[in-house]
Amino acid sequence: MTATLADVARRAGVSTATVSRVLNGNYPVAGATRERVLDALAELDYVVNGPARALAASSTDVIGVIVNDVSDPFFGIQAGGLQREVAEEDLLAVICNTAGSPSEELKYLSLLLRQRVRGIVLTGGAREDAEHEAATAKLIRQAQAVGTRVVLCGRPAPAGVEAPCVVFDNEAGATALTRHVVEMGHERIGYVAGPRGNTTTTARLAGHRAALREAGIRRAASPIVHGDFSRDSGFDAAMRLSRADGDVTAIIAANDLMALGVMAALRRAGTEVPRQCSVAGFDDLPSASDCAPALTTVRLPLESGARRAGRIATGRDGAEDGDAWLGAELLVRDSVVRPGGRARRAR
Amino acid sequence: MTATLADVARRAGVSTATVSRVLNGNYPVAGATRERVLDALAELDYVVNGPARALAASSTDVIGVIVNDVSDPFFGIQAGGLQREVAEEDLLAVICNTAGSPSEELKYLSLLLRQRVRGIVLTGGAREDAEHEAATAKLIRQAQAVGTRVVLCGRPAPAGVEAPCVVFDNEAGATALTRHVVEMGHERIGYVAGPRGNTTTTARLAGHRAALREAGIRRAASPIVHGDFSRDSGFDAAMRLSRADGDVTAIIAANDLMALGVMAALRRAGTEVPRQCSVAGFDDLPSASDCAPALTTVRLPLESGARRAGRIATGRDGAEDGDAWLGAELLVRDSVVRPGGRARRAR
DNA sequence: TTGTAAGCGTTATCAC
DNA sequence: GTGATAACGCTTACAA
Repeated sequence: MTATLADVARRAGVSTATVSRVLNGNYPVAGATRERVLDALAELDYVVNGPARALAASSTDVIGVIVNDVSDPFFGIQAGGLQREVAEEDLLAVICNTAGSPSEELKYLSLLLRQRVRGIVLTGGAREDAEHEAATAKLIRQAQAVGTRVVLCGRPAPAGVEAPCVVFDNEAGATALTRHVVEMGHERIGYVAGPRGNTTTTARLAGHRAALREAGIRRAASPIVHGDFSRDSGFDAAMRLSRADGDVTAIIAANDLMALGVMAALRRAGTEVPRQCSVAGFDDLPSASDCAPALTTVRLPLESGARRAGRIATGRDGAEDGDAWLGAELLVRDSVVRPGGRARRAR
Repeated sequence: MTATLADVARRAGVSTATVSRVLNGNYPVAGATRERVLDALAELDYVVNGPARALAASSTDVIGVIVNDVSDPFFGIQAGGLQREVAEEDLLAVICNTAGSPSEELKYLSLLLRQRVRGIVLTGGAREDAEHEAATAKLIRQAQAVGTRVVLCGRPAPAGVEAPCVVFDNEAGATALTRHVVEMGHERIGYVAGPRGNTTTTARLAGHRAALREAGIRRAASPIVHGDFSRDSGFDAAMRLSRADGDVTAIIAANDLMALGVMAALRRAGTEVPRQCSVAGFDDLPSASDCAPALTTVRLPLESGARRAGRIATGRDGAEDGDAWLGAELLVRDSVVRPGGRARRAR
């Protein structure tokens, strides 16, 4: 077994209180005793017992992060940024994959709650469902009651909870993107939306529709199909879209992963991108610049947003200033050109 | 504050021991009392105090995972698989990014050690440095001494440590890949290796060299430069390679990320891939199939390997059967063609 | 089947 | 400055 505080105290000829003091440096200790304790600590290879400390001090060194799936870069980037941020305070990050399942989300929320983590960051869009929202709200309030800081990153706070939010401007980003496609001269534009009943899906779709409306594009000329934000669902969606009435000259996907799937499907079908069909995405994941043609998309400050959320969760940043809005930036690359046109530039 | 076991016990008119029993279901409890306890539990919204339980039972519900960087898909995929695996036992996964820094690795090792996590999985190549190896070994042994299961995934165990390893056959994979490039007729082949002093770099490089040797290719015709496994370092490496003596007709990168960087650099330089220069990668990340031309690479079973490691770390799988070797599979796609040749097939 | 009580290894409040 | 010592909330012999 490992040495305990008592072992160290005995060896150094002091009380456990003193050892605790030199360990935490929160109370004055005489230089000489301090040295002796330090020596004993080293000789015994003492390692603090985290759970014991957590119990006594009623606070842990852990932050919980709830994501859909870390292996999806959209979440991986956020998880990475958050981990790096909290690491600066020597805190640990536990990452939970919900696979988008509301019940998993609740399960992890309570698992984190039981661990008495210092803070919890919920990322990604939330399920738009009153019952689930209420259940989430209850757990969040319970967490807050035991002193856990809860932060929402990329989703609104459920009704009835007061919690800081880091919000990405999905709607404005989507409007800017669709507006760009329209300005390039497209009038028949397919849209691959995210899964139904998801706040992110809703926001991006709303932005898209706003741009269509302002351009006076008829609904019939702008078919919408739903995917689930995965690459494969984008592939399938593109197939459905091309079977739909009236060929579109551009397809906008609600995220880059689906856009990649769309491009693969078009390629497979022998449709040349962007000459015969333009494609656009959303998020600006690293692969968006490595695919060919490079993807026109919308950049979201995922890493810095997550870091911000992390700082709030650790208490480093105050949450009093209300929600943090982070802008989205249109990134014009090579995958969107004028209908029947050529690539914007050679690469 | 939250309700404690004592609160529940009082409410149900039983002792804390009984409540603990129904909670853990490890001792018989009469149906009637059981019901009363369950009711009390629900009425008070009781939530177990993880740290207290961990202290008393001296075991936590957490598994630690050490990676270079979760936002790198190579690690993100492993982290995701591992998290999903341990979730099946209702365990939490704490993810630590070391950014490849040995000192961070040691720091996290002891942070996890202090948390008394159930298991620790170390992923990715290890630093080949005697001093660091010894320090790691010491911490691992210390962890094992407190009952923490340590598993290595994608790296050998440090000298003097007895620990289960999940190993990817990097060397054989690299040999197969270079052999393929050679068989396509290339004789001047550039290689972008990983960072020096890393076990993965060494293994892949060894495999590459073995294939060159068996083909009788001179060292002068096969320049080697080092990157750090990041996309940008691949970009830089390609620039250095093209400035090197004697133009190569193919560039093999030690991982897909660097291969993507190489392709971007070649594109930028106006070199057409694969017609003027073939490119190959390693890992088979999702983006390898979405870039154009699709990348010829080597597939590593990252997800299943990580799950396997997770199962060993949780004690679900025994570790007695020695190291688990996972094969690497050559994936021939479109980025490698005969020198001066055309794409293997249209996509 | 249930209760009592002794830990588990810290932290923190008092005294001294 | 330093030492006792009482929490912290749970598990688990040991009794009953």
